[in-house]
Amino acid sequence: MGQSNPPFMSGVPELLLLRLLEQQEMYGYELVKRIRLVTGEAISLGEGVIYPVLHSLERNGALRARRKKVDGRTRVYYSLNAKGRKRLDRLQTEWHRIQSGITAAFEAPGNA
Amino acid sequence: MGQSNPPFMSGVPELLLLRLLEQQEMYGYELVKRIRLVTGEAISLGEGVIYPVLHSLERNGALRARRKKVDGRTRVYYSLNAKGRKRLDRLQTEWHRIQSGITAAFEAPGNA
DNA sequence: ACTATATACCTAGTCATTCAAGGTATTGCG
DNA sequence: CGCAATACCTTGAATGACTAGGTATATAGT
Repeated sequence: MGQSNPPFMSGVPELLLLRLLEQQEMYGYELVKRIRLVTGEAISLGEGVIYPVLHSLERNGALRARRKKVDGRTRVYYSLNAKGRKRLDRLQTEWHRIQSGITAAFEAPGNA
Repeated sequence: MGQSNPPFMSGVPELLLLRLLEQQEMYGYELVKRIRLVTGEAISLGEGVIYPVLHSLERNGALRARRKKVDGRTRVYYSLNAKGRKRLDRLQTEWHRIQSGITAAFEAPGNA
Protein backbone atom coordinates (compact mmCIF):
# COMPACT_ATOMS: atom_id res chain seq x y z
CA MET A 1 0.00 0.00 0.00
CA GLY A 2 0.99 3.63 0.22
CA GLN A 3 4.20 4.48 1.85
CA SER A 4 4.17 7.19 4.48
CA ASN A 5 5.72 10.58 4.37
CA PRO A 6 7.92 11.29 7.36
CA PRO A 7 5.91 12.55 10.33
CA PHE A 8 5.55 16.29 10.04
CA MET A 9 7.58 17.16 13.10
CA SER A 10 10.46 14.81 12.65
CA GLY A 11 13.85 15.92 11.55
CA VAL A 12 14.43 18.04 14.61
CA PRO A 13 17.21 15.82 15.92
CA GLU A 14 18.78 16.07 12.49
CA LEU A 15 18.37 19.82 12.52
CA LEU A 16 20.11 20.10 15.86
CA LEU A 17 22.97 17.85 14.80
CA LEU A 18 23.58 19.67 11.55
CA ARG A 19 23.44 23.02 13.24
CA LEU A 20 26.03 22.09 15.84
CA LEU A 21 28.28 20.42 13.30
CA GLU A 22 28.11 23.50 11.14
CA GLN A 23 29.85 25.44 13.88
CA GLN A 24 32.60 22.93 14.43
CA GLU A 25 33.37 19.27 13.96
CA MET A 26 32.30 17.03 16.81
CA TYR A 27 31.95 13.39 17.74
CA GLY A 28 28.79 11.53 18.67
CA TYR A 29 29.18 11.26 22.39
CA GLU A 30 30.01 14.94 22.51
CA LEU A 31 26.86 15.83 20.59
CA VAL A 32 24.71 13.93 23.04
CA LYS A 33 25.95 16.04 25.90
CA ARG A 34 26.15 19.23 23.92
CA ILE A 35 22.50 19.09 22.91
CA ARG A 36 21.42 18.72 26.51
CA LEU A 37 23.62 21.63 27.44
CA VAL A 38 22.77 23.99 24.63
CA THR A 39 19.03 23.50 24.93
CA GLY A 40 19.08 24.01 28.67
CA GLU A 41 17.94 20.45 29.33
CA ALA A 42 14.84 21.10 27.24
CA ILE A 43 15.85 18.48 24.73
CA SER A 44 17.73 15.35 25.60
CA LEU A 45 18.55 12.95 22.82
CA GLY A 46 20.16 9.65 23.77
CA GLU A 47 22.89 7.81 21.94
CA GLY A 48 20.27 5.55 20.45
CA VAL A 49 18.99 8.54 18.53
CA ILE A 50 22.24 10.33 17.74
CA TYR A 51 24.33 7.52 16.33
CA PRO A 52 21.80 6.19 13.85
CA VAL A 53 21.08 9.68 12.56
CA LEU A 54 24.78 10.36 12.23
CA HIS A 55 25.26 7.15 10.28
CA SER A 56 22.36 7.79 7.97
CA LEU A 57 23.55 11.32 7.27
CA GLU A 58 26.97 10.00 6.46
CA ARG A 59 25.60 7.33 4.17
CA ASN A 60 23.61 10.07 2.54
CA GLY A 61 26.67 12.12 1.86
CA ALA A 62 25.75 15.00 4.12
CA LEU A 63 28.52 14.39 6.62
CA ARG A 64 32.14 13.45 6.45
CA ALA A 65 33.54 11.15 9.16
CA ARG A 66 37.10 11.18 10.37
CA ARG A 67 38.52 8.82 12.98
CA LYS A 68 40.87 10.47 15.40
CA LYS A 69 42.75 9.04 18.31
CA VAL A 70 42.80 11.17 21.44
CA ASP A 71 44.26 9.90 24.71
CA GLY A 72 44.13 6.33 23.47
CA ARG A 73 40.42 6.72 22.75
CA THR A 74 39.05 6.54 19.27
CA ARG A 75 36.61 9.25 18.36
CA VAL A 76 34.69 9.68 15.15
CA TYR A 77 34.54 13.33 14.24
CA TYR A 78 31.85 14.49 11.87
CA SER A 79 31.77 17.63 9.77
CA LEU A 80 29.38 19.15 7.25
CA ASN A 81 30.00 19.15 3.58
CA ALA A 82 28.09 20.97 0.82
CA LYS A 83 25.23 18.50 0.79
CA GLY A 84 24.90 18.76 4.54
CA ARG A 85 24.79 22.51 4.42
CA LYS A 86 21.99 22.37 1.89
CA ARG A 87 20.11 19.91 4.02
CA LEU A 88 20.52 22.15 7.04
CA ASP A 89 19.06 25.04 5.07
CA ARG A 90 16.07 23.01 4.03
CA LEU A 91 15.36 21.70 7.51
CA GLN A 92 15.78 25.12 9.01
CA THR A 93 13.30 26.66 6.60
CA GLU A 94 10.87 23.85 7.27
CA TRP A 95 11.24 24.35 10.99
CA HIS A 96 10.48 28.04 10.70
CA ARG A 97 7.40 27.28 8.70
CA ILE A 98 6.11 24.93 11.34
CA GLN A 99 7.07 27.13 14.22
CA SER A 100 5.37 30.20 12.82
CA GLY A 101 2.41 28.08 11.81
CA ILE A 102 1.89 27.08 15.40
CA THR A 103 2.51 30.58 16.64
CA ALA A 104 -0.06 31.84 14.18
CA ALA A 105 -2.55 29.33 15.51
CA PHE A 106 -1.97 30.76 18.95
CA GLU A 107 -2.47 34.28 17.88
CA ALA A 108 -5.46 33.57 15.72
CA PRO A 109 -8.38 35.62 16.99
CA GLY A 110 -11.94 34.47 16.56
CA ASN A 111 -10.65 33.84 13.00
CA ALA A 112 -11.84 34.41 9.53
CA MET B 1 10.93 -4.33 29.47
CA GLY B 2 11.08 -0.60 29.84
CA GLN B 3 8.14 1.40 28.76
CA SER B 4 8.86 4.38 26.59
CA ASN B 5 8.22 7.98 27.33
CA PRO B 6 6.30 9.69 24.58
CA PRO B 7 8.57 10.99 21.81
CA PHE B 8 9.85 14.40 22.75
CA MET B 9 8.11 16.31 19.98
CA SER B 10 4.76 14.63 20.00
CA GLY B 11 1.61 16.21 21.28
CA VAL B 12 1.64 19.03 18.78
CA PRO B 13 -1.54 17.88 17.05
CA GLU B 14 -3.13 17.71 20.47
CA LEU B 15 -1.86 21.16 21.30
CA LEU B 16 -3.38 22.61 18.15
CA LEU B 17 -6.72 20.90 18.73
CA LEU B 18 -7.00 22.00 22.31
CA ARG B 19 -6.05 25.52 21.45
CA LEU B 20 -8.69 25.84 18.77
CA LEU B 21 -11.35 24.20 20.90
CA GLU B 22 -10.54 26.56 23.71
CA GLN B 23 -11.72 29.42 21.55
CA GLN B 24 -14.95 27.82 20.46
CA GLU B 25 -16.56 24.45 20.11
CA MET B 26 -15.95 22.74 16.79
CA TYR B 27 -16.40 19.43 15.01
CA GLY B 28 -13.72 17.19 13.60
CA TYR B 29 -14.06 17.89 9.93
CA GLU B 30 -14.01 21.59 10.71
CA LEU B 31 -10.82 21.25 12.71
CA VAL B 32 -9.06 19.52 9.83
CA LYS B 33 -9.70 22.46 7.57
CA ARG B 34 -9.22 25.07 10.26
CA ILE B 35 -5.74 23.85 11.11
CA ARG B 36 -4.65 24.09 7.51
CA LEU B 37 -6.11 27.57 7.33
CA VAL B 38 -4.82 28.94 10.59
CA THR B 39 -1.28 27.69 10.11
CA GLY B 40 -1.14 29.06 6.59
CA GLU B 41 -0.79 25.58 5.11
CA ALA B 42 2.32 25.00 7.18
CA ILE B 43 0.65 22.16 9.04
CA SER B 44 -1.87 19.84 7.52
CA LEU B 45 -3.31 17.10 9.68
CA GLY B 46 -5.61 14.60 8.03
CA GLU B 47 -8.74 13.06 9.44
CA GLY B 48 -6.73 9.98 10.27
CA VAL B 49 -4.87 12.06 12.80
CA ILE B 50 -7.63 14.32 14.07
CA TYR B 51 -10.37 11.83 14.83
CA PRO B 52 -8.30 9.40 16.88
CA VAL B 53 -6.84 12.24 18.93
CA LEU B 54 -10.30 13.66 19.50
CA HIS B 55 -11.55 10.28 20.67
CA SER B 56 -8.67 9.68 22.98
CA LEU B 57 -9.04 13.13 24.51
CA GLU B 58 -12.70 12.48 25.07
CA ARG B 59 -12.04 9.10 26.65
CA ASN B 60 -9.53 10.85 28.83
CA GLY B 61 -12.06 13.34 30.02
CA ALA B 62 -10.43 16.37 28.49
CA LEU B 63 -13.18 17.01 25.98
CA ARG B 64 -16.94 16.91 25.98
CA ALA B 65 -18.71 15.68 22.87
CA ARG B 66 -22.15 16.80 21.76
CA ARG B 67 -24.00 15.50 18.70
CA LYS B 68 -25.82 18.15 16.77
CA LYS B 69 -27.87 17.90 13.62
CA VAL B 70 -27.36 20.62 11.06
CA ASP B 71 -28.95 20.50 7.60
CA GLY B 72 -29.64 16.82 7.92
CA ARG B 73 -25.98 16.19 8.71
CA THR B 74 -24.82 14.95 12.06
CA ARG B 75 -21.87 16.73 13.52
CA VAL B 76 -20.01 15.95 16.71
CA TYR B 77 -19.05 19.16 18.46
CA TYR B 78 -16.24 19.09 20.98
CA SER B 79 -15.50 21.54 23.74
CA LEU B 80 -12.92 21.84 26.50
CA ASN B 81 -13.64 21.14 30.10
CA ALA B 82 -11.45 21.77 33.15
CA LYS B 83 -9.22 18.79 32.54
CA GLY B 84 -8.72 19.82 28.94
CA ARG B 85 -7.75 23.30 29.94
CA LYS B 86 -5.14 21.96 32.30
CA ARG B 87 -3.81 19.69 29.62
CA LEU B 88 -3.59 22.60 27.22
CA ASP B 89 -1.57 24.53 29.77
CA ARG B 90 0.85 21.69 30.24
CA LEU B 91 1.35 21.09 26.53
CA GLN B 92 1.78 24.76 25.89
CA THR B 93 4.48 25.09 28.52
CA GLU B 94 6.21 22.04 27.16
CA TRP B 95 6.08 23.45 23.65
CA HIS B 96 7.63 26.70 24.77
CA ARG B 97 10.42 24.81 26.47
CA ILE B 98 11.23 22.91 23.32
CA GLN B 99 10.86 25.87 21.06
CA SER B 100 13.19 28.05 23.08
CA GLY B 101 15.56 25.13 23.49
CA ILE B 102 15.94 24.91 19.75
CA THR B 103 16.16 28.65 19.39
CA ALA B 104 18.90 28.65 22.01
CA ALA B 105 20.77 26.03 20.04
CA PHE B 106 20.62 28.31 17.05
CA GLU B 107 21.88 31.30 18.89
CA ALA B 108 24.61 29.44 20.68
CA PRO B 109 27.89 31.12 19.82
CA GLY B 110 31.14 29.23 19.67
CA ASN B 111 29.68 27.93 22.95
CA ALA B 112 30.97 27.52 26.45
C1' DA C 1 -31.92 10.23 -13.29
C1' DC C 2 -27.09 9.82 -12.97
C1' DT C 3 -22.62 11.45 -11.50
C1' DA C 4 -19.39 13.95 -9.17
C1' DT C 5 -18.03 16.78 -5.42
C1' DA C 6 -18.28 18.31 -0.80
C1' DT C 7 -19.51 17.40 3.76
C1' DA C 8 -19.02 14.49 7.86
C1' DC C 9 -18.02 10.59 10.35
C1' DC C 10 -14.85 6.58 11.22
C1' DT C 11 -11.00 2.65 11.37
C1' DA C 12 -7.36 -0.56 9.89
C1' DG C 13 -2.83 -1.30 8.58
C1' DT C 14 1.70 0.37 7.78
C1' DC C 15 5.74 2.98 8.48
C1' DA C 16 9.20 5.91 10.67
C1' DT C 17 10.99 7.91 14.60
C1' DT C 18 12.12 7.61 19.03
C1' DC C 19 12.91 5.24 23.19
C1' DA C 20 15.06 2.14 26.73
C1' DA C 21 18.34 -1.09 27.39
C1' DG C 22 21.65 -3.47 26.52
C1' DG C 23 26.81 -4.74 24.69
C1' DT C 24 32.04 -3.69 23.85
C1' DA C 25 36.41 -1.44 25.11
C1' DT C 26 39.48 2.02 27.18
C1' DT C 27 40.90 5.31 30.74
C1' DG C 28 41.23 7.23 35.36
C1' DC C 29 40.12 7.31 40.22
C1' DG C 30 39.73 5.57 44.94
C1' DC D 1 40.50 -4.36 41.93
C1' DG D 2 36.02 -2.23 41.14
C1' DC D 3 33.40 1.61 39.58
C1' DA D 4 32.41 5.61 36.94
C1' DA D 5 33.13 8.11 32.88
C1' DT D 6 34.24 8.13 28.10
C1' DA D 7 33.19 6.49 23.45
C1' DC D 8 31.44 3.57 20.17
C1' DC D 9 27.47 0.69 18.68
C1' DT D 10 22.79 -2.16 17.90
C1' DT D 11 18.51 -4.47 18.92
C1' DG D 12 13.60 -4.52 20.05
C1' DA D 13 9.57 -2.47 21.62
C1' DA D 14 6.47 1.48 22.00
C1' DT D 15 4.24 5.27 19.90
C1' DG D 16 2.67 8.34 17.01
C1' DA D 17 1.43 9.87 12.43
C1' DC D 18 0.34 8.69 7.56
C1' DT D 19 -2.11 6.60 3.71
C1' DA D 20 -5.94 4.64 2.29
C1' DG D 21 -9.67 2.92 2.67
C1' DG D 22 -15.05 2.67 4.11
C1' DT D 23 -20.03 4.64 5.18
C1' DA D 24 -23.66 8.11 4.45
C1' DT D 25 -26.08 12.45 3.16
C1' DA D 26 -26.55 16.84 0.52
C1' DT D 27 -25.81 19.63 -3.50
C1' DA D 28 -24.67 21.02 -8.07
C1' DG D 29 -23.98 19.82 -12.82
C1' DT D 30 -25.32 17.28 -17.08
